[in-house]
Amino acid sequence: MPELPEVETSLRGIAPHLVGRRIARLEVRDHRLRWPIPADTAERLAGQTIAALRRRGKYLLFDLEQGVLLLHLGMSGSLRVLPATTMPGPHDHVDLCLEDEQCLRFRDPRRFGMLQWTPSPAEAHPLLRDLGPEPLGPAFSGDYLHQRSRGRRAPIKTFIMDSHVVVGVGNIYANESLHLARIHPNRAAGRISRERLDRLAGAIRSVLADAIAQGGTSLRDFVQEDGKPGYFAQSLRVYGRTEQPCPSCGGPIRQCRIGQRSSFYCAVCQH
DNA sequence: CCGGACGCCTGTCGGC
DNA sequence: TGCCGACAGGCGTCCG
Repeated sequence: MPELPEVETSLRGIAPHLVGRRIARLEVRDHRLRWPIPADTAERLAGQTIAALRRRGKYLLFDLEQGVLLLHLGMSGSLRVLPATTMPGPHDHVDLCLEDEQCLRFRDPRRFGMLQWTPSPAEAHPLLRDLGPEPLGPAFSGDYLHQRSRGRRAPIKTFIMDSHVVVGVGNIYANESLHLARIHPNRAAGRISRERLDRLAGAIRSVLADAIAQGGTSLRDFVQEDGKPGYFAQSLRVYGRTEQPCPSCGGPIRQCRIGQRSSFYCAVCQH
């Protein structure tokens, strides 16, 4: 579910409640996530002060006095800040309880998420080590995409959704960015000109920045830390809009499958 | 190395 | 109304 804008929205929402606070305890009601929560995680965290919160791709990083807590929301994860006494729901698997009796509650119905302590620097963790650049950072550009994509026959949509190429671009924002850049999602990545990849890099940055500004996209279960939805859904140009008119030309939005993921595009605008 | 398929889970929705 | 398959915002792994 959550792509970069939703993770960034979660980060901004929870940070004011967490940074500078001390962790009282970690309550794990279900450890069976994508990677099981290691048994010693709670004792690693207890008593530590949260120095800072960061994001790397779709991972949230909690900088502690000793080491870093990594959190990934998977497909269906969301975070809330609540009084620790609030009754947990069926999929509220973990509470990070603070000394002020507020807690960060992690809900994840599909259990594709991840929660793990790792020694510093977190960037050396196997799951973070080989990640591509941040799309909103200085290393990401049309030039970079051009250099990485030469000789690649995979569809451009699959290519930009590969976190080893660039982080944070999931199925919604890949579709949206390609429409904005007027590039067909099925075009071979290695056969797109430098000029058009400049346009794509700009489109990715612009779509992600807009989505962050609107608090992300809520399709079903994503909520911000205060329980409110994100409002980018009303800005979607193609995602989930099969047979509806293209916002640029009025032609029908087409749907197909690329790499086992639903893909949406305008056959008139995108080539 | 690359590209495509699969599996991990639960919930929801549409069709019959 | 009920059941059943398809599908859902991610991503590591495996295989050819």
